[in-house]
Amino acid sequence: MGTTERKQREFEQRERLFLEKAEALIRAEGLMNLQMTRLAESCDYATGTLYQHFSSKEDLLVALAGASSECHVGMFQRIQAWQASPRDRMFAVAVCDADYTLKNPVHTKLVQYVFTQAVWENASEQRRKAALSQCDPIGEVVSTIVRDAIDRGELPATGQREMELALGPWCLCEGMHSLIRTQGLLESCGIEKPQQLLFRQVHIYLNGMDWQPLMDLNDNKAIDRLVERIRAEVIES
Amino acid sequence: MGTTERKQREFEQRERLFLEKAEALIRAEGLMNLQMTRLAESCDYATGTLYQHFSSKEDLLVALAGASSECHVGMFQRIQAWQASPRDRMFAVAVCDADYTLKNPVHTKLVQYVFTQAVWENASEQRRKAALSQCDPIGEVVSTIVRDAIDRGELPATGQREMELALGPWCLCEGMHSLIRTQGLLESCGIEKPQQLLFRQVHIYLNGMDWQPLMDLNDNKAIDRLVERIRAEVIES
DNA sequence: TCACTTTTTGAATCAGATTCATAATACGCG
DNA sequence: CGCGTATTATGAATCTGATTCAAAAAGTGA
Repeated sequence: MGTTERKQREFEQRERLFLEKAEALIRAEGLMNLQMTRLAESCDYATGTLYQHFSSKEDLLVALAGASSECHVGMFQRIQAWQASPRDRMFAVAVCDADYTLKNPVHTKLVQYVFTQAVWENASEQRRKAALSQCDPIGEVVSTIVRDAIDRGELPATGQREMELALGPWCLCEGMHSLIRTQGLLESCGIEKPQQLLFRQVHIYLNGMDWQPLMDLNDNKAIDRLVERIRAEVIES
Repeated sequence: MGTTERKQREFEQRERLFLEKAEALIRAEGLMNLQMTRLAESCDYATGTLYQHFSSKEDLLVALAGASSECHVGMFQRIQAWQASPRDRMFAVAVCDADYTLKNPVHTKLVQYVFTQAVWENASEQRRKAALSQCDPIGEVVSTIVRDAIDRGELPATGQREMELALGPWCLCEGMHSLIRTQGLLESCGIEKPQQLLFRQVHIYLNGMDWQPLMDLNDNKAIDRLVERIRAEVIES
């Protein structure tokens, strides 16, 4: 029946409106100042209508985090198309991720907050699944890189799955971002330029995996050059 | 004047009471169900009294996170006393951290929540500084290990500071824990036994740093044995 | 047009953090 | 002691903001 489909479409469109407006409000007034009533009002709907879409505020935030990962995902997919060795592409994942984090502080902060057990648990099962599956393409990209490397004989096949092999750099990125976000922590440890350190760490790790061609860690410029190249060829293209 | 000191002591004792009771309440009813009024009541004090200690609920949580890191810190200090090579001791840091995380889910969840920008920003400056400095001893332990390794010629001196060199394993641990906490994430990536993977990753990283003696990554049993040894000699001693 | 279903509405409810006027207590002094 | 002053504790009242739900509106089909 056509009517039902139209309704469905309108419902989805309204949901998108809510999410867009929510992001705008967060951007303008901060994550903690988002109010359900005000969000509904500023979309010219009643509070109750908002609750027909999202079972709770947490549910809305999870949906928002999922939706705004889309551009994040897009960046990873550009790595797939990039003409470079698997090792360089794997490194590019870290560079893109760091770049994205730097350029999208609002999204980053939101994701951190949403993945807090406290928030995560208060969202609907459905919403959580959706948010996770929105990240699947990233896993795809990474798995492909690892497979390529093994196929070319540049990475020893240890019998582990692709994602297991890619997990190390992922943990490094995630861990570093998590430390960076903790205001005052790295400063109090006397650590500057954490991002540069992260890039170095990824190379240390890839070397440790014996992922060819190895990077000469004494040649600091080499890493910088590679980062620049990735910025030029993948990020700003 | 003696009176002032006694008052001071009593004040501190009451603060400890609040924190202990808060932890008990969280343990019993969950982090999100902690209520300031109920906490005050269950300590036989008025709500206002509680607010003489903590400027906000967030402030209380940060204080709690800081206080409960004490046993965490204790574990690290036992590593310092452990008779083993710097490399093994560095690895022990990861093992102890993972073990602690596993055994203290309440504390782990609390720390994650507290370090959320949203919470962190709402605590008083003072409280945040205190919480950070309660972790300083951990940095001390780790720095010492790195220094020992360099002094013995087992780790190439690259001119970086100790903490910068130790940051990699730290990021790995932090990142992995953060991924583990995200319910359903690793499952949806088909990753099992993340802890075992983490230990492997730390060795990969230390090998990548060229930290002697290198670990043979094909010998899976070797890592397991070392983990067992650390559990026996450091954790359960 | 009417009876019935679905959706929207937003004021009312509810939860819980925070405040603050008042009461209680402690302190210093004659 | 007793009294005036200063400090601290109290908890009911306030305030913020999420969530609900009875009533109104809109949609649907005959």
